Amino acid sequence: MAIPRAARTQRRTRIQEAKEEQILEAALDVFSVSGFRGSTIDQIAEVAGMSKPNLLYYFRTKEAMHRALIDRVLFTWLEPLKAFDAEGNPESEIRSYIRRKLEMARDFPRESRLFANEMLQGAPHVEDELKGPLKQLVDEKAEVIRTWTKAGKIAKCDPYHLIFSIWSTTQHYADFDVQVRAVLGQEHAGAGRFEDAARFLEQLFIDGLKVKPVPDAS
Amino acid sequence: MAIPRAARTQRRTRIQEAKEEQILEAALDVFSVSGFRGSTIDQIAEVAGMSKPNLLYYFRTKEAMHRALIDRVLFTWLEPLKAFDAEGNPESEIRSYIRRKLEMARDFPRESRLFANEMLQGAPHVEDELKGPLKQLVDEKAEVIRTWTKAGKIAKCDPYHLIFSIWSTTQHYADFDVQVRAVLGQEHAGAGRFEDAARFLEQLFIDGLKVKPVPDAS
DNA sequence: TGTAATGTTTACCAATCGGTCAAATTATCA
DNA sequence: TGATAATTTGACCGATTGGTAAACATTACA
Repeated sequence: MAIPRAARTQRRTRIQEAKEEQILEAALDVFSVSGFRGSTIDQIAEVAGMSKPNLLYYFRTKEAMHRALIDRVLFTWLEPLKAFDAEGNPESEIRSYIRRKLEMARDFPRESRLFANEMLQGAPHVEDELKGPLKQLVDEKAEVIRTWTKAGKIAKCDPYHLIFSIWSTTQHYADFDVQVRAVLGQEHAGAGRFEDAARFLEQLFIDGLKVKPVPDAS
Repeated sequence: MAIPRAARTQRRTRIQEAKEEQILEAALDVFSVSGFRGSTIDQIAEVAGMSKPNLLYYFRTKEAMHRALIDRVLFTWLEPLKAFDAEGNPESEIRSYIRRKLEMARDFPRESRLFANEMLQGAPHVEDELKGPLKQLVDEKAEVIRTWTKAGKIAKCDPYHLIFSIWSTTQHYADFDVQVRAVLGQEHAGAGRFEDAARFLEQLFIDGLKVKPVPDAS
């Protein structure tokens, strides 16, 4: 008799790992486009090339699939921000953060859309992670930025809104990809649009955060 | 006998107008959170306080509701960009554009989310509008910005990505509201967050677009 | 007032939804 | 090999989906 997945022993066989991978890959395809409510197990099953009951053998509910997917993606998604180094040069730190986030928007657009969908729906499945680990990480990095401003290395600014603006501008190229392509038109919507975006955003954030000459310095 | 809505004469009674308004208001509530696929007519009917067949008397299908909603919202949504004036002062034009977009994110977050949902799903219902009227409007305003850069009024930059970045940063406060609130925490997530955002974004874009001193001017 | 058009609702439909079950198939290994 | 456990599937369930039909209620107006 088949053992329900949740009660299984901790050790997972290769085939289990492969199948779960296969399912989550398909689930990412579907959830990232239609959101949780708009996605169906049948859709995921078809993309995964498996029967619906077979999916439900590995993940007992649709929510379990979504949850597993979010958990896995959340970790890697926050990696770039963790790399933010207090000891580094602010300018190059910000520059490389923008670069990395843009690369992720280019290489992992589905992951970006998965989160965007979740946020739009009010984050019913990840609100705890937002208020917990995410807030903690951002608080920490905001403090780093604040030391930079206090040391006069970058212009005085709200560190939280700085982070928000980097998030939004970079993820925009994943989440609003259709719009970006449509507006740029066929001639400029090629692969080069990420390079163009990188150039613009680096200029914007680097120059926008340069310390301004004080009217009266003495 | 009831006449199907599509075949009705052009003149709409007050009650028709009121009911359609009431339905679209409810539809905005639902579609903006769950997207097209994730929303149900029953949900909209409940929010609107009407029976499902009654909704379908005014809009024959779920798609008709969505389409009517998009059409109505799209117009007002693009208003701020239209106000972009070539004759005006670039700095104040950009500043007030950011202000207006932020006000819209604050006052009409559902409209913002409705579009965001549509974009995430690949804009299956509005792709024509994107490639047509939207692209045309952005092209026009990009040309305005280009004249500013050529006149040396603002730093040289890609006008399209400038517009994208203003869109993304401002709409972020509507679309990712949950995340913003969670990260800011209870103490800073009050109504003041829009003022903080405005201050930061104005600084970022104004300073980031200031003409830089050329190393060798002569 | 009467009557025809407009508006609303109850009951219902076929299709699809998330999920279960038991039988069938395949892998594991003594 | 055989037997046991793991995996896969077709058939199916009740609930929900988008949408319809027709009876009923209300309004507009001559």
